[in-house]
Amino acid sequence: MRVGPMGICSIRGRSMVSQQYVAQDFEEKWQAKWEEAGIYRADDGDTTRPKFYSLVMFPYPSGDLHMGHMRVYTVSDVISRTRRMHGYNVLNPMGWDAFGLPAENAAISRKMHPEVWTKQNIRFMRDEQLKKLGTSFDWRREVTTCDSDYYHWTQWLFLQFFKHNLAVRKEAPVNWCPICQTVLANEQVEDGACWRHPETKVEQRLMSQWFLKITDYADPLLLDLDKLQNWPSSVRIMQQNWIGKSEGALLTFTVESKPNLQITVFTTRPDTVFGVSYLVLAPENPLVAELTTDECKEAVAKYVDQSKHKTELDRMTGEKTKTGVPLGTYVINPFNGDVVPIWIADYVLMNYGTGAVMGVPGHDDRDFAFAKTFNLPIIEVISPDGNPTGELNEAYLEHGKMVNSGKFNGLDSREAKKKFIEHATENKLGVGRTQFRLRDWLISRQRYWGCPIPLVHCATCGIVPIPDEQLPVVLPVEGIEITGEGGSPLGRMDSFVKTSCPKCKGEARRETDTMDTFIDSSWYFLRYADAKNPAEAFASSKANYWMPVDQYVGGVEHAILHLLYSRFFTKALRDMKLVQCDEPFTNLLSQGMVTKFSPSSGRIEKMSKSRGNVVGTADFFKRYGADSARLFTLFAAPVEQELEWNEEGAIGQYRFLSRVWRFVTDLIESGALKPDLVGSMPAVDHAALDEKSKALHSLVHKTVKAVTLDLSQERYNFNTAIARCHEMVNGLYKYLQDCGSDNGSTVGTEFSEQQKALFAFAVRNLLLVLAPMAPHISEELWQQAGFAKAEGKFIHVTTWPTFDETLTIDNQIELVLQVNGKIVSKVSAPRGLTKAQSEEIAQNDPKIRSKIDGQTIRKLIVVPDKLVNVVI
RNA sequence: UGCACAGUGGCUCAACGGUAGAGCACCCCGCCGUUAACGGGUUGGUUAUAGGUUCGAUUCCUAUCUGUGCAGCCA
Repeated sequence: MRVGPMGICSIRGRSMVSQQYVAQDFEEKWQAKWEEAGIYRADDGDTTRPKFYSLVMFPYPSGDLHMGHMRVYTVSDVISRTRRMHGYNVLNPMGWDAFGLPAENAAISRKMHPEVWTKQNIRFMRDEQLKKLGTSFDWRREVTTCDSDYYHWTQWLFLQFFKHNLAVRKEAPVNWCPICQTVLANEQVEDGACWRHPETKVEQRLMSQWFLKITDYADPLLLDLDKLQNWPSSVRIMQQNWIGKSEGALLTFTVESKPNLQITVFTTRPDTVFGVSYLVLAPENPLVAELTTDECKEAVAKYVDQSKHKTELDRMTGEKTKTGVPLGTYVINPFNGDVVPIWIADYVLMNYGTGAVMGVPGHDDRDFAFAKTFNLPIIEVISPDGNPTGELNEAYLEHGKMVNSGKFNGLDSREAKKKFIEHATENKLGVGRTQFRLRDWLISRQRYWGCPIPLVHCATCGIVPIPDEQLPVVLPVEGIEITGEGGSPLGRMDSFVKTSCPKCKGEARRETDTMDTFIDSSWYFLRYADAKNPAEAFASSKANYWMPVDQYVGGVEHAILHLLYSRFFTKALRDMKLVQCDEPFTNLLSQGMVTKFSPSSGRIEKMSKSRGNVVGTADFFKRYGADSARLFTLFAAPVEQELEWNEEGAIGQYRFLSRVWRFVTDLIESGALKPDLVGSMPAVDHAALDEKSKALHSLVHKTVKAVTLDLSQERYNFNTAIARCHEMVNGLYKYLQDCGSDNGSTVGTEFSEQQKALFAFAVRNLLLVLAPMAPHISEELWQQAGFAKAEGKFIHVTTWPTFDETLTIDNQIELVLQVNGKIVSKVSAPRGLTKAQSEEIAQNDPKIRSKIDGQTIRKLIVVPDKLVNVVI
């Protein structure tokens, strides 16, 4: 049985009228009042306060957020609220990454239009979930990427890329399902088969597609990682690896039987060219047909066909044993005249380098494995000491001295690398070359629920952009048929496809591809700065005021693609003079995922619907309140780490808040704190307090200091911040006990005016430091205790409390006495002793004396106010 | 296989190279017209292992082991 919010409270053994902490009674009330008062609105261009742009990765509106999702919004909200209280003009916006495949799938399975499904999810997630968590978003700036007033500008930006030659059309392989007659995304390919037809193998097909030339920015994207010192190093390293810059050379080999035919390879190790014992081409390399002899034709054709049916994923994750076939032709090594065979093998990729590789088994693992499999010669050209070791049991990958390399023998291999490139350049055998692993960004999707690419194909004018004044190209809502089969739904819609050329007015066809949804999310942070602008994507003045984002919070799963694309967009837009900053996100926080025991697998796994281990928000909010949920997600683990959800721990935070609640309401109840008079209470006079009160007063200052530091951008130690609040509340209850209260309540105990002032001071500061993390209970108690009336403000726009540094330092310290680094004794001493005084205490300490036992002291090490180490 | 991060009381986490501490749980005492209870208190650690640097190492270095994440033959 639950005792109601207002009733005769006997459950605590005291017969008095008191309130129990029931979060539901007031959480929604405050959410409504905050919104009505507009306290979370950001002011464009305010120069009286410093700006702070706090951003959290916007969600895909999948329909239902669970507690796992809530972690990231809680973290970002605490950061925003803290900055607001520190006097910043905070921009904390939210929106929806609303285009994407799940909406189309819902359309297929539920016969529901993607837009209807999406809009309904957005409404639920916004009103029933995010708002009820107590987030402090400025909803006036809400953006939804599938709305035409947003994708209008996605299209406009695409055309800017097009006009600057950063959007180009190229042939590229796609996953093609012959039954559905459509292109599949990588995640729709399961075990090499279509997700809807497990019996049908997916084929690789070449199609003409749109790309953004992110490779044009490979170097700046790599170099500027150095500017992102406040990103997790793991993310920087992942991006660095993804961009994958390699310095090396292009070397040209001439085909023995066809002297006018040459094969160029890329290598990072031109120094090993004397060790080449074969050449390998990718199976797709166009030279293959020309270089295959009649005897080898059959075997080669078979091999090429096999690899066509392997998707790129298969080729990369497949077994490591090397396969391949010889073409029957040979090339001449331009450095030493050796004649070596040409092979094809699928470990060579067509879309990296030149699609051809020189095989150096002695100094490359993969080549070594290949040579072993097919009995090709292994030539040693580098040895650790300059003496050939003879037989190699594995590839030698280190640097060393050149051997078996003609006039280069004896050189250090690093030096040789330069010499080989020089030699190649002078003799026109090759050239130095920097290669990136990063590839251009394929943005074409043969899908309906995405942003249409605003171009037309005209028989006379070619590819023509839609003029600005005709944007947006609206995604048709009526008459669309989504079945998942037969290619792009837009392509089957004559009313969409048939149009006239903007240039010659002749007949033309619209482009029917839509854009990768990563494009929508590559600029949304700029739109927030000017979200409702009907005339342009964003006013540069507003973007330049808010950008860059001061704190971005999101999951590590976006460590590479989303963040890299956004960086690319920002740099490209900077070069188009649309923004000034060259990096969008100066600080990045990657929060860990939320896990929970999953009964189906018996393991602790990421919280997700499919695993059946989700904790819903509505149920939890109803029982314990949003504040308890927030506190638990902040407290249970450091923010970057994985967090295991457990109901007990969450309830623990509810108990903590109950303790806060009871303390404050009892204080009011007992008359020790009078809400009407709280504004005119005397300041706490530290000197006039007794020892226990002094300690409590210090505890308040220590807590404010600790929480201030823990919530700062340098730390973000939310878990320890909450632990400090726990400690302070424990201290308050302990103090009551010391004052003679036997039930942890101020009711029934007399207090002096000084003590009452101290309580008011303690409560005020506690509520303030708790406010960013537990916004509802802080506001409710702030109002109940009369602070709101006295100071005329909501707690969330009240200035963050300060602390007196001198009160956070104890006057009496414990001096640790060591002999040879081992603790022998601890003595209490006043703070601020001189070195000599400390040494004297140590030397006169009986325990130390007996330990020294007449031996000579070799050294005395003093750490002021901490310890003395006697070395004998 | 490579790269990254992490191994500290039962659990989750702290500790500028200087006393290994919190919170929760357990246990004990008290309160009670006990039932989302409440107040107080006591336990509890060779800091994964082995070396090294240092007056002094949880902290720095090296190696090993274990776990997690990311990558995936990028020449």
